Amino acid sequence: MPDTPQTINRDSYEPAYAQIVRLLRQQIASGQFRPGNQLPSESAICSQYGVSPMTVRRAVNILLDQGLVTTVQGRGTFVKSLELGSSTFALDELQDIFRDKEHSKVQLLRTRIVPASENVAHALTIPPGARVIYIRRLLLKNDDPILCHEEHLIYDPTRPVVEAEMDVTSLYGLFSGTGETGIKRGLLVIRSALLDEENAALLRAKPSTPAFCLEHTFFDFNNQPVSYGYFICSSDRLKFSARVGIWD
Amino acid sequence: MPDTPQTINRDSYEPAYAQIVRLLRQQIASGQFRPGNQLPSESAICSQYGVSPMTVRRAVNILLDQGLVTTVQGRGTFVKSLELGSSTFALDELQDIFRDKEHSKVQLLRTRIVPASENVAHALTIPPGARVIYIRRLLLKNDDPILCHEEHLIYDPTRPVVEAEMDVTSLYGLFSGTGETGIKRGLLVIRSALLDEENAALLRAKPSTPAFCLEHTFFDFNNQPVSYGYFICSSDRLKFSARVGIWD
DNA sequence: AAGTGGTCTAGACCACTAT
DNA sequence: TAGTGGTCTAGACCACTTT
Repeated sequence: MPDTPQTINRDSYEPAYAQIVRLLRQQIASGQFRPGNQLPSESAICSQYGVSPMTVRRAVNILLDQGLVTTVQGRGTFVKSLELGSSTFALDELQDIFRDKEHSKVQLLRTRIVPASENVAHALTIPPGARVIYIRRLLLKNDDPILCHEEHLIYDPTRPVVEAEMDVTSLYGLFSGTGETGIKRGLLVIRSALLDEENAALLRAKPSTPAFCLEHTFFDFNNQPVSYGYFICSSDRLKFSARVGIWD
Repeated sequence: MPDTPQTINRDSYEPAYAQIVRLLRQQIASGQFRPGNQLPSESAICSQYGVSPMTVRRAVNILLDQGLVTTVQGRGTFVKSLELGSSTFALDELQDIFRDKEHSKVQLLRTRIVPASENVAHALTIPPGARVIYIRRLLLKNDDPILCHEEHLIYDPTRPVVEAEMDVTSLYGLFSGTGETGIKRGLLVIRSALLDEENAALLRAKPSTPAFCLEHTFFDFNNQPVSYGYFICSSDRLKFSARVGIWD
């Protein structure tokens, strides 16, 4: 097919820079610009579409962020080839569950004050045996158990985050970013594991089923760890996927 | 401590927009702006730092991309609270292994033409029993087996990608984005699994050890699947982690 | 009406690379 | 020297929200 010269629609709700991103993406996706190829220079794109340099710059910066191109000062902009190592996995599925409050439910199984185990104490940087709040939750979707959650919280009645965390709904807040959690940052680690007897029973699965263990540590604005725990779910209930390269 | 009024260093190698990003980040990280708080208006930031609107705009856009703030037209810019659901997991560890060519080695265990199984045929959208190229690799780090790889390639001698893929080194290219793979996009799925006898032996681990199975499908620029397979590694050899929120 | 974010211009100047 | 990307200006105009 011939090159259909494409232009910017100034009346569109889609801003000029976004239109340029889209057009360049399409040309890369279609193979018109192949990996390694040099894109037209920014000034060329300016005159081609009749926009100012800043607008083109912005578009190129977006392609750069998206990992589709690399830029070399003094040389030009080049199409990158697919890079497996830079792929990222999102918690889409988990997020969907938490977002869909209609069909999901958090069940509080247990909440107690307990002495911290070695592991927990280390994660929370407190002395072993110090008291922590232990919470056990079960997340259900359509009354079907999906996810176990086990959490250990710093025990400090003066800290408001504790009350907020105890609230069953705070889990939703953590996932959706709503709610005032007072948490500055978190570390998540995915491990592969086997369901133990207890979790298997809760999730109505066979023991020793392959499972994901999503360990988490959360820190407050004083950089103190305030929560350590893990989500556990059977492997066939959840998978992590990533798309890499150009998906139109 | 008192507010130390911070200014832009025009002589720095760090561009003005990046300095503004850094300064705003610091103020958010320190709790000076808390989640939910409104940031100073862009025009206020302009006059505070003595820069033009476009420069501030760019800085705010970066904070937006980083998920630290939200903007509402007509209202202002606000600090977001931590959102667990938007965390992404990177293959850093895997990438490190592939990047460090000095200490890592790809061993070709087997390469044959075989009829496609049901699964493979489905993934490659070819008829079951059609011939595919089957490749089995082992990735070693310091002569220590880390990763098994099993791959099925469309058998088409006219397609150059096949030759490239057969090359042992092409795996490095895929991860690092170097090399001309002719691949447009890929889909990756992480599953939790148990090591079977064969893989356990290769990885010198006990059978039924928890493991990650990283399934992949790659598509060429005609949107045809050309490769389907999986990486397998024992869980204690590799973990996926994500940082969410503000890590200084 | 006043204040906010969002887009865009038409240049300028700089740093770097190639020839 | 000519061409490339990278930063930045000093405004303009628009869309939106609040008062």
